[in-house]
Amino acid sequence: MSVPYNHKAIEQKWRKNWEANPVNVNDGKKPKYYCLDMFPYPSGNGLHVGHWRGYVISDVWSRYKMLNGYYIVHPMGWDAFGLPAENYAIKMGTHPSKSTADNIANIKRQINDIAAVYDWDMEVNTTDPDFYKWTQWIFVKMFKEGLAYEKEFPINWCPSCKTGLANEEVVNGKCERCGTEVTKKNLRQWMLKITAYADRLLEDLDKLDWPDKVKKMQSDWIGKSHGAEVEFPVEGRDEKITVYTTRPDTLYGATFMVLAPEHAMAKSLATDETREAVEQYILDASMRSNVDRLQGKEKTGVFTGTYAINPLNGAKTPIWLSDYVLADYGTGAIMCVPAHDDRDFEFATKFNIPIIQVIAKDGKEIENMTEAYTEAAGTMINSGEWNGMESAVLKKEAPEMIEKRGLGHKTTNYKLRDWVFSRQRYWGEPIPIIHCPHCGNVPVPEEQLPLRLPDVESYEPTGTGESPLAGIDEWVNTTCPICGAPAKRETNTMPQWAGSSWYFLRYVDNKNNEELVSKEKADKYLPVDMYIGGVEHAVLHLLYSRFYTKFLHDIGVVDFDEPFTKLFNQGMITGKNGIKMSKSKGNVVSPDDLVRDYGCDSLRMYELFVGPPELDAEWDDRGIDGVYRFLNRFWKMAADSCEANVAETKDMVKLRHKMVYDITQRLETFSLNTVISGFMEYNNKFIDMAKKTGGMDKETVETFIVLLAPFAPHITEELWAMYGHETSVFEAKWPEHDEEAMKDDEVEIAVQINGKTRGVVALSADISKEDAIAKGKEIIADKLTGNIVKEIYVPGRIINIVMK
RNA sequence: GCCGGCAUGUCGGAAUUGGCAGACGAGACGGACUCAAAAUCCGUUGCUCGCAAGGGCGUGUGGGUUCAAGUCCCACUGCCGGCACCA
Repeated sequence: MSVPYNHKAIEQKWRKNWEANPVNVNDGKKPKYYCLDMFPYPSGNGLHVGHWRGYVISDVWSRYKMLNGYYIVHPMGWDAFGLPAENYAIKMGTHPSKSTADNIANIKRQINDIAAVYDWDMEVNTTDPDFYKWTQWIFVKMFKEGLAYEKEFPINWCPSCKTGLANEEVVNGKCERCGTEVTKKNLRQWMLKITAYADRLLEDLDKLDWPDKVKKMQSDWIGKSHGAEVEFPVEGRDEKITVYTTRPDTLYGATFMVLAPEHAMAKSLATDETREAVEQYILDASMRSNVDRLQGKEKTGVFTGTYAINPLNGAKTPIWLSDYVLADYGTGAIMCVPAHDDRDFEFATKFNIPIIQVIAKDGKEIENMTEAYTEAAGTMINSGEWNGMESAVLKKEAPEMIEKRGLGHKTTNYKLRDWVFSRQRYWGEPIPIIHCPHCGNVPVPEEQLPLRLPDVESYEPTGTGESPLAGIDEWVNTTCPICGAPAKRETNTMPQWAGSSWYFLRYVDNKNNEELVSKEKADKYLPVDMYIGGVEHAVLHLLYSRFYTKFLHDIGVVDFDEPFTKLFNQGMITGKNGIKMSKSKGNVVSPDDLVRDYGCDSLRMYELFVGPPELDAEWDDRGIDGVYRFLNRFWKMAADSCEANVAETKDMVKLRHKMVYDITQRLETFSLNTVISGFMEYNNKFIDMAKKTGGMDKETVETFIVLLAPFAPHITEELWAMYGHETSVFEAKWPEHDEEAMKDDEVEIAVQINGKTRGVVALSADISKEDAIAKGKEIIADKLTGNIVKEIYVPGRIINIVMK
């Protein structure tokens, strides 16, 4: 009788063993495979079973690649700057550097419970001066290339976090971090010109093996549109207003024009009669928050008293101001075609502006229009020389026609805005810029980096729009690196995304003091082959990282221009009823107790068994018993078979090859939950077979052990040793299947009448159609009572007799 | 409002991409072992009619294509996610 499975003893033993003899060895000959996790920020709450899932997925994948002969680059680090870490420190009344270090220690202990093959020699921490030296270096390079610039304008401001935010950090008008309603605040900001990369960020999506969903979110976020800028002369003045439109085909239907209240000409368009109302409207608009401004409220507006001339037909179109037009998109001014745009229709109806239909719907003009006809499908009407054309064709051709006539030009626009890059907070990388009264903005010389974050007592946000750093005179006051005159340091810090935009490059050369990453190591180990993490960063971290990588490519730091070749988004683990795990909800499941009671191997497998890895899953503790029972049964089967030492039979060999084929295929398609159910199913078959034979043969059990190793590394190492191996199971090779060996002599085939199964017949694989049908009919002879119309035989699949 | 995704037993989910729906697991029920319980092992478990043999129904709803539909097409309903006055 074999010894029962003792997870505690086995896991302790192998943990020690691996520490002494690492299994992932870089011998310089093996090809590399870079499998990366999105690094965590060291939260005070530690890890819950949801975090585990992502790390288990990446570790299983890494170990699978290892067994396929790769050296795995599989690092881990800490995204420790930024709001979450700082807010936690404020709450706990500690200094962020202290609480961050404590949290890292705790999470590192928890991560080690996963028994992943992380290479801790590669560890990075974004708050380490040796790391953020390079975060600052990248900023200086961007500044020198004209991609980092200063600008004062009304930015998104979170009153609770007391800092400015990037567009990407505003979700439904609320702060991505704390959910507070975002307001506008006029602030001097550092900006990164991500828009300069808009086209490449859009086009290169094609190169990526990423989930379609994420690619689509990025392409929607970049929001490229094609259209034309058209110039409308202002009546009675020597001025023109340029509008942007994607529907130049509807130009004859433009019955009014609207400018954003922030438009440069807004005030000057007012006449003596309208001046008061116009100025009041502009003032009111500046006071309204984002949320107010969009939340589906009724449109407001004011007539300036001035008219523009439609350049095509000379029609007088009244110029209005309204806050439904955005100042920072296109030209901040639009031509309005109420017949063919919902918003313009609503506005025109409210203010009694004429509506002219220029595209026929179903071949005719609509009587009593109640809503806009927004399709670009139909024949042009009321459109002068364009009458009779198809609107879909005209839509494409109009920009060039307008350009030829000198009325404007063809152009494209993007929804993507430049990245608001400064934060009025303490816990971030200081922006390495010195403001000199004579030389302007001067970057800190590269050899003086890192510019260290000063250690201070009081680091709480001021809320005034000034960073807490501004209060430290001895830090702020410095001299200009160029002219030596007294100068002041920039006091804003970088956003939390700064370090995470490039950290994956640093792991492979984390101790290099001379370069961000050496050319040699970058060529050898980068880019990332597989990136695993949640979908919540689709337009944040993942877009920023692509931008950074393209920039670093352009200045010659790396040769590739996309950081992550393949991306996998794991689903979230939630509590009961799909409620997100959180301390306040009290539904957080900690992995610590489960590891103690069931072992690491069981929890690893259960994390995958809960459901398809890409979907969210509700956690249910009870289910872990299932995988625990499986491991016990597997242990017993393997240990008993080891003792029994029986010779292989044809059935065993067949089962072995089928198993290799099945498991490998499911792994390759990332169907990790069905890999686990496959293990269970094959284990049941092994146990049934062993009942008759006294055990399974050595090679077949060993094959099972290797297949299971990436999932349950401890138990498989122990059994591998039990089977007499002196080296790690991870030095084994991933088994291959033999097509011939797994073929069945006979296949069970369903016999149907009119698509309904009436019997099952065992047929040899190479039987002829006639014989197959004849045999099938024998089985169901008593039911063949009508006229046979058709007989269908799909080899290996089905026999269907069609009867009348 | 627009754009995606999903819908299968009591529950989590599977289905070789058009070929025996419900694998695997959880739960439940019955049995063996035990003084007893736990653990373990064996069995049953979509609904329904039937004593049984056997039959009917069944993948959100309604229609269609096909010898054959969870899978493809059309319409609809519900849930989830993204974007949200981007002209």
